[in-house]
Amino acid sequence: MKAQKISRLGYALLGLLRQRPSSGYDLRKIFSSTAMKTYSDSPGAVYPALRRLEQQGLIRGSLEHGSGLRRRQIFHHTPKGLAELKKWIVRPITQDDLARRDLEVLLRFAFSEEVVGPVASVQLLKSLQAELVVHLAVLSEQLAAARSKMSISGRLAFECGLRGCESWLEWTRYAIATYEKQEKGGKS
Amino acid sequence: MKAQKISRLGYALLGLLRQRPSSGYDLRKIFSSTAMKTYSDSPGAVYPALRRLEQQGLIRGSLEHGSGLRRRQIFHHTPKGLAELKKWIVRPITQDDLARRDLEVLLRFAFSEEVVGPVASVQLLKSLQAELVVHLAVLSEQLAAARSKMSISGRLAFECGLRGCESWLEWTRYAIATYEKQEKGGKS
DNA sequence: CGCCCCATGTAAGACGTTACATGATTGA
DNA sequence: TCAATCATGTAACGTCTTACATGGGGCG
Repeated sequence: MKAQKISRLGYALLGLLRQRPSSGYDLRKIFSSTAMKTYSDSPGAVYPALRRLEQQGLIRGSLEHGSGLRRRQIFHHTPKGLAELKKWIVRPITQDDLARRDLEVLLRFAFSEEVVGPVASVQLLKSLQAELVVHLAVLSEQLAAARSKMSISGRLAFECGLRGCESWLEWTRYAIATYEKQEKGGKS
Repeated sequence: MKAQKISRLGYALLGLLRQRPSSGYDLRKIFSSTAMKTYSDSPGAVYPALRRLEQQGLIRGSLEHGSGLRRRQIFHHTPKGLAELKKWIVRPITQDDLARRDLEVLLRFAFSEEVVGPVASVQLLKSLQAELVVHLAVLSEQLAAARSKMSISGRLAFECGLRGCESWLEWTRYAIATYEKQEKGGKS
C-alpha cells in the first residue's frame, strides 16, 4: 500500500518543487532550457508524473487565482515529500549507482545541501569517493584483461570511461575541499 | 512499414553480434559482467529485443546442435543489420547527443572502427569534439548566469558536469592523436 | 537425489515518447 | 483577427522492470 517507487523524473520534480513551488509548465521549462535536459520536458511525461506524486501525497497542487483567469496549478511539496527526498539523497552510494544510474547521484548531490545540509553533502561526497576508488580499480582490471582483444576505438572508448571516473574522483576532492574551506571561513 | 526505430539496447545487441555471433544468454552475460552495465541484462529486456531485431530482419538466429541437446539459439547479424549499424554510427553528432543520450555516443565510437573503419572513427571524434566545444560554451554561460542563485552543492554539481565535458574534450584530442600516430606507424 | 547453473521465455505493470487536442491570453 | 505562446491534458504505443516459470545438464 505504501512505498511504491518514485521514478528519476519524480525525484527531479520533487527536488525542484522543494526549491520553489512551481507549475508543471515551469518545471517543463527548466528541463527544456537549463542543463537538466536529461529529463523529459514533454507534457506526456511531466503531468502524469506530477499526478503520481500528488496521489502518493508527496506534493500538493493549488490553483492559482492570479490576475488573469488562465488556470495554472502550482505544486508544492508536503512534509512526506520532503521526507522521501531526504531518504533518496542520503541513500548510501553503491557500485550500481556508478555503473547504471548515469547522473542520478549528481542530482542527489545538487539537492543535498538545501535538503539535508552541508554536513550530509560532504558525507555524500566521501561515500561517492570511496565507491569511485573501488569502481576505478575494477575498470582498470577489466581494461588490462581485455585490452589485447579490443579494437583501438574500443579501447579508447573504455579509456574514456576510465578518465571520466578519474575526473569525477578529482572533482570529489575539489568539492570536499571547497566545503572544508567554507567551514573555516565564515560560519555565519 | 520499414523504418521502425531501434532502441539503445537494440543497437548495443546489434553491435555485439557483429563482433561475434552469440546467444541471448551470452549477451546477457556481457551486460552483467563487463563495463556495459548500463544495458539491462534481464531476460525480459534482452530476449524481446532480440526478437524485435529478428522481425526487422537485422539479425537471424539459428539453433545450435552442439554436443548436448540443450537448446541454444545463436544470433548473427544480416547485411541489413550491418547497414543499420553503420547508419547509426556515422550519424552526425548533435547537442542532443551530449545533453540527453548519456553514453550512446561512446558506444557508437567503440563499435566504429570495426564497422565503418578508422577513418570514420576519426571523423566521429572530430564531430564530437566540435559539438563538445559548443556545449562547453553553453554550459559555461549558464553557470555564469545562474551561479549566484545556486547553493554550493548545486554549483559544484554543475561544475562536475563541466569538468566531465572538459575531460571528454581532452580525451577526443588524445584519441585523435592516437589514431594519427597509428597511421604514421605501421600501415600494415 | 537435490542443487545450482545454463538458457529461454512470458506476463503484469510502470514509465516515457510521440502526437494530438483544447482553451485562454498576449501582441502584431 | 490571426498567430504565437501559455498551460494543461489525453491516447496509443514501445520499451524496460520485476517476477515468475520452465526444462536440461552437471556435480556432489
